[in-house]
Amino acid sequence: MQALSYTEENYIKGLFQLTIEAGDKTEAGTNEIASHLGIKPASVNDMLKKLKDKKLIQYEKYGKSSLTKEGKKLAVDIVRKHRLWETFLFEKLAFSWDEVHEVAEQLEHIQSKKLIDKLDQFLNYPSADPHGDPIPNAKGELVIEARKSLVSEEVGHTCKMVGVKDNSAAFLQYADSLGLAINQRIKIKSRQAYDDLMEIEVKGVRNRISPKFAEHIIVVCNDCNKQH
Amino acid sequence: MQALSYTEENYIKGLFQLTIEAGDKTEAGTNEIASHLGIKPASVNDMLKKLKDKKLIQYEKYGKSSLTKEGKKLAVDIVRKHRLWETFLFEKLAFSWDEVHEVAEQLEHIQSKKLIDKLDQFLNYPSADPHGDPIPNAKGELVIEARKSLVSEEVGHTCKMVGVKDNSAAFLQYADSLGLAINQRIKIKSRQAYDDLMEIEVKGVRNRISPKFAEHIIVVCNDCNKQH
DNA sequence: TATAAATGTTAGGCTTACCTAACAAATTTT
DNA sequence: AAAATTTGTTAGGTAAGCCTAACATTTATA
Repeated sequence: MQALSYTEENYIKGLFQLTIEAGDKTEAGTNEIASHLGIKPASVNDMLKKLKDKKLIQYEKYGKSSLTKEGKKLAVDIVRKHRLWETFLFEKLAFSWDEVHEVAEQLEHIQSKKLIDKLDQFLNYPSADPHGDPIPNAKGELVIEARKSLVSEEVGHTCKMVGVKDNSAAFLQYADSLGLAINQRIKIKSRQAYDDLMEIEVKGVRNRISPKFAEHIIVVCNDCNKQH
Repeated sequence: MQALSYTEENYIKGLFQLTIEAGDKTEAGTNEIASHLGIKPASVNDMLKKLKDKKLIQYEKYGKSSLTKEGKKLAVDIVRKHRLWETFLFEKLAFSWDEVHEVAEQLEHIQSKKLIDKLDQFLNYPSADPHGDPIPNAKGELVIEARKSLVSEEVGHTCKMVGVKDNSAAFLQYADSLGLAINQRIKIKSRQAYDDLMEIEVKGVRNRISPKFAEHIIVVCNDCNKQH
């Protein structure tokens, strides 16, 4: 299996994002892919045929497209590279949370298995990138994100908010004032044994929250599934 | 000044290597550039016209080519990136001396000033890459390499061998047995105050040498000119 | 179900960066 | 200085990836 071009990699990654990663569907239309990548549908059409010939996607004329097993493997590998680089930029080079993506878009295309494996080791096999998105391991496995309440999260772990259990305005406004939102990354800094207050860090800002409040925040945590 | 394409960068870098860096001439011919880059002369010709239009090189029909001030600036910047990445791979990711080049060839094209400046900082502003070649600073200045005898080198510094003062077979065989050769990188590990014996590291192997021997090894040292 | 709207495809063009083959100029060699 | 060799250029072609404009198909709506 010969290496993909920079462009082919972007198509494969885009299709992955629109299907498997979005979670809600398994295939994507030509126009949808086009607008996702910022390319005209006619150009996408050409590429879909090419990727079909390479057996990386399933595609029939006037139909929707989905990744084959092979295509998915390649896509996961690109996502792995992207997220490892984001983690490197954030943790080692002190890039801010919102600056990492753009540079990682370029770095994800560097071809060197050894580089990525060494980088993974250097970063101590991280389970999530700075946005809280999970990093596939070297075998291409994406650890399943188990939902749990923030209140049961361990000190030191970083989790990602995926929902709430309380929809009252009071609760939501409180959450908002702490910087909490869907997909927001939360780091548990400490837990006071006396009254169970948790100290959390959100976008670099620390706050202490009650177990009653934490109980109603639903999170997923990759640190909990860490392999290393 | 808009960014160059991956290919344009390689031409500019190649011309830099053939002229300024080789040191012995200021311009290069079309065929010479072609064989250096592994591209046919006809293709090189096309690109030379293009780079001339962009005012990055000086070129006249049937003449030789050289970098303009602008072109040189860009070339130095690419060399800087290449060598910083090599240093990163070698020092942080434990790549071996001979593996770094290939990967750095890809990494040198990543476009992000911030990335390079942060990387430079992360590596503590190194003055030379793992091959002992000097790394231009953020201003694009290449520190001049002053020749001196190995015996006068400071502990902790890394220098590069550029010549000898003794051409006897006995001396040369001794040098060879220590792994010393032209362009070989030498790190000074310690100096014994009692008898002035120096401990040096060459290709990971340590040896102690006499001042009499060290006196006859000529080196250049970038650490001696370090700005930071 | 007929029509309108949305979606997808084809044909033909463009640019970049490469190629080969033929030709032109400059440099060496005799 | 003429011939041979090396070096450099031009013309025309190819592949990847993009585009627009026109056309075909599918889906939604009246």
